[in-house]
Amino acid sequence: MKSKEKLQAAAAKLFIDKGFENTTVQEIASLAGVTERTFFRQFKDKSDVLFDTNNDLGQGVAAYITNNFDVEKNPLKLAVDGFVSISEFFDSSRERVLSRNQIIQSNPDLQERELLKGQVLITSISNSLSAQYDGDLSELAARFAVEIFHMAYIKWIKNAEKRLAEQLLTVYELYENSFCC
Amino acid sequence: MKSKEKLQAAAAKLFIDKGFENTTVQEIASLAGVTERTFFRQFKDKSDVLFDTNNDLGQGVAAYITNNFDVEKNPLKLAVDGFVSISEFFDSSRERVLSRNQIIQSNPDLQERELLKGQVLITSISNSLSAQYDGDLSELAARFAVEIFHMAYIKWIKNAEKRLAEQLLTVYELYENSFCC
DNA sequence: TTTCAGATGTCAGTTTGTGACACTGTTTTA
DNA sequence: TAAAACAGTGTCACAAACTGACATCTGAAA
Repeated sequence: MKSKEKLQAAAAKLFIDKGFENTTVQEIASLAGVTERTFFRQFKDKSDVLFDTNNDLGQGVAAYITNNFDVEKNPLKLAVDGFVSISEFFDSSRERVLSRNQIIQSNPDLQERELLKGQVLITSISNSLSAQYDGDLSELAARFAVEIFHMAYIKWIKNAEKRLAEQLLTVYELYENSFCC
Repeated sequence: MKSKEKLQAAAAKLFIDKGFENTTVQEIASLAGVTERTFFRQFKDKSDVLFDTNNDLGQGVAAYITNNFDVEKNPLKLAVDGFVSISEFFDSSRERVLSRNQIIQSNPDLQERELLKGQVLITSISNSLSAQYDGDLSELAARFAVEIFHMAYIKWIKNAEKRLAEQLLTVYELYENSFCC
């Protein structure tokens, strides 16, 4: 086990046990059996340990978009379907997602960082759409799609009964039926 | 001049002169003629000095929404018009907005914080809409409106020729003509 | 085995941010 | 008016987050 993974595991445990703000980098490092200094070599700062994932979401959605392009579909629907295509991941690791979410919601700094991921998401999706559509249109569709995902994600967090894909479609239909002309 | 204002002025000057990361709270405080400790009593952290505004935007847009409710209009259009109603402020202080924007773009932490303001905006707008519309619909409209504003804002930053109101309507029309059904 | 690159430790230092308490001036109230 | 409450600030001591420089280790290639 590499020290990076050990640090992530240690951080996850401590953050859940005592909260993000109440655990020091010192503690994380020593639980992982390394030095504080090596923590900061692996992660750019304390919160970074929670945000390591290299935009898997964005790549997944982007891949779906480039593989399933369909002139008939509007770009927003295409992007939302992209989210649906990766939604199974969330359902299959609900526990982990929930506890991570709980940590993030407990701290404003972490919420900010989480939002930054939204921006990265927008960029990935916008780029993949712009292979087929106008640039501005792609960006707008990407932004709206991410917002639909956000809303669906929040609903999914709060309601254990429905799958994320269902929530995504529910929100999309709300859009279609309401102010879509 | 209260110490809070002195600190803000000092910070603005130093951030522009030497960049955000290269200026210490120490420097800001002594330029303002107060102690570091006083700085932290006025602002919760170093970046807070840039984000003092108490959600004026949100209140402005919300006010427009509650005063101009119109059953005929869809909530998204209403919210976008709300942004149009306060857009003159941006045009009239373009210089200040631009230099502030430059500081923020130079530092990832500040960008994150800026995004958090977007969330606050969503909440204000969503709340004011939900006096007339369904809750989920209001939230979705608020989210989309803020994204339209973001896009228009970026265009406005890049292009000195057009007013913000024009950019807002351009983006809204892009939406209407493209994937609005 | 030797060598060499990459990961880690060590240490000293800067910066951010906080708690506790004392001091000053202003406003309220007895 | 005198006393008491209060708000803003300074001072000091300190924890915690981060960084740079350099030493040391370790594992794999030559």
